[in-house]
Amino acid sequence: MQSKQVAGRLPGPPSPMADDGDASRFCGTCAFSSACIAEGYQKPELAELHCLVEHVGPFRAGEHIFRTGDPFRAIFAVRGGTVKTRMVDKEGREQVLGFYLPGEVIGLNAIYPEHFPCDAVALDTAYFCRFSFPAMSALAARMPALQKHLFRLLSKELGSASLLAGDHSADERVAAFLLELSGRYATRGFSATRFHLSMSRGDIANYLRLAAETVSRVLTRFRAQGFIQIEGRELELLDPLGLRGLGQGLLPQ
Amino acid sequence: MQSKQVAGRLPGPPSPMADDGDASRFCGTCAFSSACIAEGYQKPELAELHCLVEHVGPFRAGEHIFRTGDPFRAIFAVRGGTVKTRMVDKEGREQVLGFYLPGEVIGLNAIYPEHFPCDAVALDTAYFCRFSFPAMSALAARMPALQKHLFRLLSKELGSASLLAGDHSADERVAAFLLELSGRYATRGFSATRFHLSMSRGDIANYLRLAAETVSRVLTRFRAQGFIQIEGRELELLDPLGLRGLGQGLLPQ
DNA sequence: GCGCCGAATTGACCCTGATCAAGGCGACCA
DNA sequence: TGGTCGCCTTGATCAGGGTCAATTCGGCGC
Repeated sequence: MQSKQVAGRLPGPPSPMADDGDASRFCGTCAFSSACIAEGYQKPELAELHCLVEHVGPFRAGEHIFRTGDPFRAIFAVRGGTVKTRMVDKEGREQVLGFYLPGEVIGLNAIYPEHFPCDAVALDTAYFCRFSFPAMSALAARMPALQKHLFRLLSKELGSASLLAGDHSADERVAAFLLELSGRYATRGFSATRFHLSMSRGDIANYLRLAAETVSRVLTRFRAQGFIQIEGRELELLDPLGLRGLGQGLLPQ
Repeated sequence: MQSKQVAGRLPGPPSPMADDGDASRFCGTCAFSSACIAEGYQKPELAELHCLVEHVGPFRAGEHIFRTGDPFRAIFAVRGGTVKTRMVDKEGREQVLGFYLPGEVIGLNAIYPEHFPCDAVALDTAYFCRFSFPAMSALAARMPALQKHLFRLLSKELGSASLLAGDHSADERVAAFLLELSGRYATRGFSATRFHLSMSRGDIANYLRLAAETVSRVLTRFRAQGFIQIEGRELELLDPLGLRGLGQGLLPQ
């Protein structure tokens, strides 16, 4: 949790942490810097981006990063740890909207209502970069690449929202969920085949709109069928292609 | 379909059409001009916005506005008529992602992948304003209000995507669907209690992840219970509050 | 060590909504 | 006028997954 990590697989520690960054290099896995660097922006622009960022955390498991109704002032990039977003209806039932890994951004759905429409809760010890949104918008007007990056971020999340839209069997849902997590870890440079599930079975079930018992049963069956190895929350994908066969139609490409 | 219509209820014709606009006033219900005017932009800026817009249509029911895989170059504001977006998986099964009414915008989910990830199909005779997206991005960098408006549009759609996320009963889904349509018609100045369903029962069912038979049964029951009056695709909400009671937890606020 | 508590697993039963099937209604057309 | 085709409705049956309940597991504090 303390040392810098570059792309590549993680041999040991299950809790990935994004590069901590420094004044000039910024966070290596930061959701924004990469886009800017790629576009050839130089120190002055990056410095401006760096000005409006604020490192916050740690948040302990169960702590809120923001709550439903809080006025929207900033978006948060996950620097380390995992977050779930959720809505709680007036009957007190929870609905998990998503899970966010290091390098991913939360709070985008608050731009329009100008208040957070959901809670964000840390699932383990979590750290963030906090970006003032008004400042970021202003900077985006002067940095086309940043504006483009924001548009892309928003559009990307639109796409993933429709992922869960289909009506699919419990097997398909769980398989697609595991593969999607795998892909997102891989994108950030972590192992695609071995990772830790930071969320409980109940959270997974809630997110997939299944009962916790069903998730448990499906995972047990997947293990029996040789698709995965799972012990508690430690997961290994033994046969990603087999899983992909199950999740067909739910995943893109 | 030929005359201009202002806010207020529709006595007769079931197919609402947004204000046609002219060179200086732009489309009255246009998804963008209102934001700009409200922010005090003057003719020159509006003229620029007007330059990058192109009126397209009519599209007949069943015709495609864009198809999955088409390169992304523009977004479309519905000027008149109704559209559904849908994905078709490799087994040929259709998944309806959403319905779009006059004043609403389609294509935002294509920004990130740079290709349209879904089809857009006209449900009745439909007209659009086509906005070149590169041109619009460039203009947004010089017009903060336009940039903000785009951010808000994207964020708003994120919110509505999570609306369907919950697992709810068939009754809740159908009730929430009718109320949501009602609210969107009301926002655009049409009647909130009487409107025409441009989409088939099958499309509604697919969107709500139910069987067409279930939708039919629920609507029949809602009529028997006095919540609605429905004949074919002509709908009247007799007891919106009663429906809201059913849709509780699914709808915001 | 013991005991507690929440998470996870496993089993038994049941309900909602899907599926299959038949029939009605309206639009369109020759 | 009759015929065809799609869409919608209604009925009968069935199964996937929810619910309830009991048990086990693992972590933590004392």
